[in-house]
Amino acid sequence: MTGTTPAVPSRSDATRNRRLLLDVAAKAFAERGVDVSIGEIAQRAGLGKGTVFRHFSSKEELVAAIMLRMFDELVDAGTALLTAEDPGLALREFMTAGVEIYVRDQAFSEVIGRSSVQHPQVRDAIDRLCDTAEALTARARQEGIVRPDVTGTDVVLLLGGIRRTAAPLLIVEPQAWRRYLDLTLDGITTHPGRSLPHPPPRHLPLTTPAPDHGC
Amino acid sequence: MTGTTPAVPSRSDATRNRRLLLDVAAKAFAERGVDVSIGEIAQRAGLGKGTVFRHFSSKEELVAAIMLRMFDELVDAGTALLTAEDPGLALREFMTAGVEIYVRDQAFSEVIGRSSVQHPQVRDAIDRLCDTAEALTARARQEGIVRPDVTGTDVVLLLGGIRRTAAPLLIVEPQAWRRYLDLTLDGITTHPGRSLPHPPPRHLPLTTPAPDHGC
DNA sequence: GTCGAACCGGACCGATCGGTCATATTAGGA
DNA sequence: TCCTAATATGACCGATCGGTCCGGTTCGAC
Repeated sequence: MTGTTPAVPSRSDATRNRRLLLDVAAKAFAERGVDVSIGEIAQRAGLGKGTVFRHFSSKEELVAAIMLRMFDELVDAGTALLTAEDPGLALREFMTAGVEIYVRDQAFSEVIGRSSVQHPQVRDAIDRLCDTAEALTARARQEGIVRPDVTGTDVVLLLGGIRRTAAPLLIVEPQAWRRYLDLTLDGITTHPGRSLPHPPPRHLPLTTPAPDHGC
Repeated sequence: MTGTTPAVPSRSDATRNRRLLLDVAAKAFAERGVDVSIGEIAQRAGLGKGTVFRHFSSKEELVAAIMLRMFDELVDAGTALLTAEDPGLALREFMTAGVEIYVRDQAFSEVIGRSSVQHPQVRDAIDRLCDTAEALTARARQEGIVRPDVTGTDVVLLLGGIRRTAAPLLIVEPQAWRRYLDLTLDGITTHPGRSLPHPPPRHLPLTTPAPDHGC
């Protein structure tokens, strides 16, 4: 299996350029999504296109490197919230942090919204994120705060849905997502006597190489 | 202002090919989204690429022609439901029909999810859809079934969110959207003493030619 | 200072896209 | 049947993309 990145560059200019590329690419992807071309990223970094492919064997590898940082950031935030006193508030803060990342970074939203994710490390990161969300949700479930049939995978999926719901408003109303986050939170809180029609998802099926239903 | 389509073709083969193109393109866009190339559509119709551009002055025009049919379909369904006895059930059926269209047709989901929509007729259709949704929502609001600060534009936006939430599951669980539709319906039902943080959207701001936050 | 390996840059490649145009074909009234 | 205007065609164009490659440059150990 090839496709790996030169682990750690040895020369000083190489390490400098690698960090520069990661920063510039992260900003570009956040602003305009994964469709930003490698050429533009190289240009914005003041480097040549070849240099980008020296540090990252493909565009997917560059995207993955950046996304992994953000996944870890969110997983860490969720893990920290596991020790909070109020499980309901902890879940709310986790979801707030999640939607904030989705709103801030368009590429992140696109990657996690894809029905098939090729890069194995990204798949693992998504699984870890679902596990963290499940741990937080389980606590809130035991307290009777959220419905008994809502899972952590539900929560992760809902983050993307909230972002998408607010998307057409974001240019004019950058905070509109808070409205739909609250609405969603009210939806997943306990509704006595009501159960959801479809069985809850356990894991995200990300291995399918089939046509992409994402958006 | 140019860009209009030859109103109605006069020759028999022209009208036949126009209908054929609309059918083939509708199917292709539904399956794989608006990124399907004109070349492939022409091929699947057994026609030349030039023929497509004879009937539709640009790809956007072809997409709009197909989307308008679907918008009207949904608006008609909503209008019919305005005379239903149970306003709550009517709203549920409207949203069910809406999400079903979003799930069935990937291109429809992409077009309405864009933050900026160029084609004026499509913009009008989206506005009409919001108006219909508002009429249905108003009835349910007056009955006290849905929260007082939920608007028709909210409802339209939520349709896209539900679809996006379920998107990664749809290949494996084609009916998973029903779960999140119910969850959303529970969210917009009356929650005594709770109000939403951000002011409700009145119209969809579709005129911004700025970068696209869609997805 | 010297030298080799690591690194950089940008011309270049093949594929794909939306869209155009000159030419060939055909429908259908006279 | 014939003639012409409407229609169909696909080679072609320019732009853009991810990715390659090789000649020139630079770092840094000695």
